[in-house]
Amino acid sequence: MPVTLKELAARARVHPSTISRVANHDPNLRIAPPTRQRIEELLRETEYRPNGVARGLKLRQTLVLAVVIPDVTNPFFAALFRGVEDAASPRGYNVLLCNTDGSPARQRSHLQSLHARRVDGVIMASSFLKDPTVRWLRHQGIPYVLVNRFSDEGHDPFVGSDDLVGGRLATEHLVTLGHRRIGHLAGKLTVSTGVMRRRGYLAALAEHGLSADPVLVVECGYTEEGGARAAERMLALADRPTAIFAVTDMTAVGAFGVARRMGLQIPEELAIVGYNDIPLAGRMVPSLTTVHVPIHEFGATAARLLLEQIDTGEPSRRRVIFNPELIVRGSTVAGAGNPTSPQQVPAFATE
Amino acid sequence: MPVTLKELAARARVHPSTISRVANHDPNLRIAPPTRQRIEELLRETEYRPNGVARGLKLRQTLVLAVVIPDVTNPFFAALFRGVEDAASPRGYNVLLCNTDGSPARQRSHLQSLHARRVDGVIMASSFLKDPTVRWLRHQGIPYVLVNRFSDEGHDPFVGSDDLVGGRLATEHLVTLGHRRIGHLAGKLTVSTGVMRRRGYLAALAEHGLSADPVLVVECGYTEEGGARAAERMLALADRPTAIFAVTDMTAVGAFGVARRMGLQIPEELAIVGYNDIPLAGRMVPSLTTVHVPIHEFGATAARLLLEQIDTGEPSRRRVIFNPELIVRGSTVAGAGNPTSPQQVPAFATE
DNA sequence: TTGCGCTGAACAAACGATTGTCCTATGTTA
DNA sequence: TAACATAGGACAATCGTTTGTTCAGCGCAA
Repeated sequence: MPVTLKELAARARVHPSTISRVANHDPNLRIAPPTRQRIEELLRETEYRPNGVARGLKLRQTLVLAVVIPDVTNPFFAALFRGVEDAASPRGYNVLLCNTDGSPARQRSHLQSLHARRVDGVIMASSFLKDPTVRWLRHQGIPYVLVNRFSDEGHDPFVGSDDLVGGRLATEHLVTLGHRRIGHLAGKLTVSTGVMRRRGYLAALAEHGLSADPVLVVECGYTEEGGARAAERMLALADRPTAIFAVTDMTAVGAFGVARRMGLQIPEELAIVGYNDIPLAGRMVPSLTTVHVPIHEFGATAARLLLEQIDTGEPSRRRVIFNPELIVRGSTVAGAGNPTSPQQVPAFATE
Repeated sequence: MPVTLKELAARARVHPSTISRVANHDPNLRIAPPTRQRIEELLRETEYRPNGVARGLKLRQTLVLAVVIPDVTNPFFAALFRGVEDAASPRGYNVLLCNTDGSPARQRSHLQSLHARRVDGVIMASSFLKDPTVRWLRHQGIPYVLVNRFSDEGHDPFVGSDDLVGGRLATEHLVTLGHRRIGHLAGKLTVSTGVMRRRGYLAALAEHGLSADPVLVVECGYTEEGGARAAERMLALADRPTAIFAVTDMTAVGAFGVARRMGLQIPEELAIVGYNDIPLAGRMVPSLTTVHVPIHEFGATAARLLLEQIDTGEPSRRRVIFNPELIVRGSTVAGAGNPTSPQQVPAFATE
């Protein structure tokens, strides 16, 4: 339905190639001024836009990126996506969003589809350690960047935070507050964030001469419900912890709910620390102490790394690691960082 | 880099068209069994997948849809998107996500880009009343469905809730609780949800013989911050309202924050009702009374309507309107629907 | 022997754009 | 006046598929 080069060529009584060159502002095009005017007029009046599909076929670039994440209804990934789009959109790219729900099968099927579509690059925040789909991406020569979670031995282009430091930061904070029995709602050992944050937790305990009790580390996945279930088990212990470090804010939220149901006062009877600092963290009551990472920046940086690879045509191995930062709020220190204090509001409004 | 028909043809010593027909399981293809085997073997071993771009050019369909929304970090739109993807993905579609931040300019530029890419259809949850971009979509013959917000005189395919009923429901609830001064954090008059929910609010007041005080209707947009600012103004009134109906949950959250800062007890000194029932609503403390709408279903239904148009090749005028449902929680009735009560949890976990 | 009907493929024309090369009038120079 | 530039475009191949049409060979019947 939209106008094509051929039609315009017929109307302007020139060859399609001439129209194409005028439309693309070919710098070394020699053309008679009247002809150029005639064509430009035509282009304007018909609002000609080259067919992106045909263009993609010829030029071998689609101007489409894809973001592969577990679930966009998780605020962390929503913010991440915005970062990607905000960085890619000004460069003329559109962005596909693929939710995997953490299923390797869905992930693989999405990637196959993306490859068939010839997307120019993929940003993946859904990878496992030793992820075959990552290897596959590399093998297919598809430009990609991993975000938040890394894979393999760290040989992929990556954007994220130093999860070991972050885990240690969170745990040290609890130790400093005097807690001696500190539980960990842990991520999966198949995911880098799970491994590293757990390692940070263990390191902090060791450094402060605390022994790590295995029953205080419960794997919980990354959902609110998983966090709730794990917290239930942990808080049912006779010798239950006085503090919990949760691998993400969402799992911390799950623990919050359980503590509330059990009638435990936060932070007096149970202190909780999350990770990521999603907007919700600041709105909990009490507000959630957490490890802040620049989520939007993760996405934007990943997009830049990806575009850089696409521009140069060379795969990259650059890794951008942000320093995590502890944000102390009411879930560990009574009265701290309450949403009551106005100066805290902008911090979340900017997300 | 990936294998093409031509290459396969050379290897199998047949014409590319033959490979194509075998790969596509052409039902009325007559072929010698050994030849077929040879080709199928080759297809398998090379993992041949047709180039989607070339296919798109030839077949005039890209198997790509686009979702245009204000902002995916708003949980409402994130859930909406999941609905779309969950319905479209099994049919082989991938989905582009475009955030407009409510800017008509960004919206227009996104749609132009989508058109140039020849996406098969557009789902738009970002339209205004009398939206030129909607007219443009129609004029270009691009299949589209509006979600949540409608445009024009209701002649577009649309999925949403009955906002007038919803607005009335919310307001009547407050009236029934005995409130006489009820404020409204109102949506914009350029957006259908703003108009209709406001109209529902006014209707409910009128039906119960309450006069509508103009100072109690403050426009606030759809962000948390807008809600906060509007609530500040409204609660600063000498004769301030005892209850507020907010046009969306996010604006209600803004009002929550303000009330908390002013030291107002919810619901005793100020009752608040939101709209949409995003997961956050059930997690507030106290939990937020709101008007529930099936967000995920909005997206899934919109996708189905869109695919239907694409399949038949005919523009549709179908409108699917869901009945909104009042969910009474702690922000209007002390102790009601607290997250403390376990039975409420699944309602949000399913989002 | 001629002709007909099948089978099993090859041929070729699109889809719409991009881009290196070639062609034809002019006008210029020797 | 013949040779030669140069300007101004036309030509054509190509990207990878899809699909209507054609075609060669073979078996069989008249």
